[in-house]
Amino acid sequence: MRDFKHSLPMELMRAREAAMARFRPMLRDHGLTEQQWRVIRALVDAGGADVGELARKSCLLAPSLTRILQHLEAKSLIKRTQNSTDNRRAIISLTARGRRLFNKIGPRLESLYRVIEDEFGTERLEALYTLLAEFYETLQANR
Amino acid sequence: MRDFKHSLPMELMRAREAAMARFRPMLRDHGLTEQQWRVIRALVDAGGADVGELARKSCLLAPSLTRILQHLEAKSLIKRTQNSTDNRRAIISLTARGRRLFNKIGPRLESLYRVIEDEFGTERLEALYTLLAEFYETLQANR
DNA sequence: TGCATTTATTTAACATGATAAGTATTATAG
DNA sequence: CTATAATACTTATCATGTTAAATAAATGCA
Repeated sequence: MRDFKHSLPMELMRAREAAMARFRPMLRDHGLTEQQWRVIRALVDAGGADVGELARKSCLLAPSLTRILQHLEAKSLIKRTQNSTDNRRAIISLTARGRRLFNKIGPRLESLYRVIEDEFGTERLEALYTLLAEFYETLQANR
Repeated sequence: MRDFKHSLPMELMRAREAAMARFRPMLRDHGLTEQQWRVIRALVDAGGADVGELARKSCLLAPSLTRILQHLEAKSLIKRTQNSTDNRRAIISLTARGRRLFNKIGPRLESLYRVIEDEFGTERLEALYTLLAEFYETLQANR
């Protein structure tokens, strides 16, 4: 068996955790989890979406997203609109308060990201993005 | 702000999840979670280790590992030995049953891994490993 | 139209992730 | 030696991950 250290899922996880360790404290200071932030960011990107679309965009499983939306709603960061022709899907969107929070945190996370980019190098970072995307596509294609 | 899709932690997560989706069903068929398997594998690699060493090797936080060890002990897959000069650290090791389970599952996961290797290509996979390791080291160094 | 099927989301149950606090043991300064 | 600090784990708490089952609304077809 190949060396234990040579485990792809573990390496991906370690790299991810090393990056998140830079971001998580700031999110926490603003009372957000990493996943809650992903949802907020997806909502800014989409400007309103049903739960399924949001799950895909934020890479969250539906049951997790259900709970997260309950938390975000309790904090008045999102709202639900029952406006569609399909009564199963409510449209989720940010409240004004949600947008303000995004505008406050977003730039700070961006600058943390740029620090990483400086440390690791833009080219290598791009190479990593490319490999990751190709890896994902390969595994999805043969699913 | 850069495109939402261009989020490194998300890309790392998606790649990891695509890989894990290949492995998880088999682990589940044998009643193991992904994390429990990581602990078993780390124990085979180390042949006995205290909780701290195990946490590092399996990339698990101490509180998670505590619970996982309770589960594995309940399934009689691991045992604790209170043999050290330091009574705070018990030495964890696999039981005969734990080793048998590893010998049964290990090869099957290996072949699933080789499928991925064939699909994505050995060279690209190596390139990915290298970038991930370098990324991790860079972020740790400037921590 | 009426009903079985599919689709979208939520609930439930158990396991882990993340942080803080607690406990027991060892190391250490004075 | 002894009080204190540091170390190694464990507990506690809340949030999310994972799977299966439940619920409800929309679709497809006889």
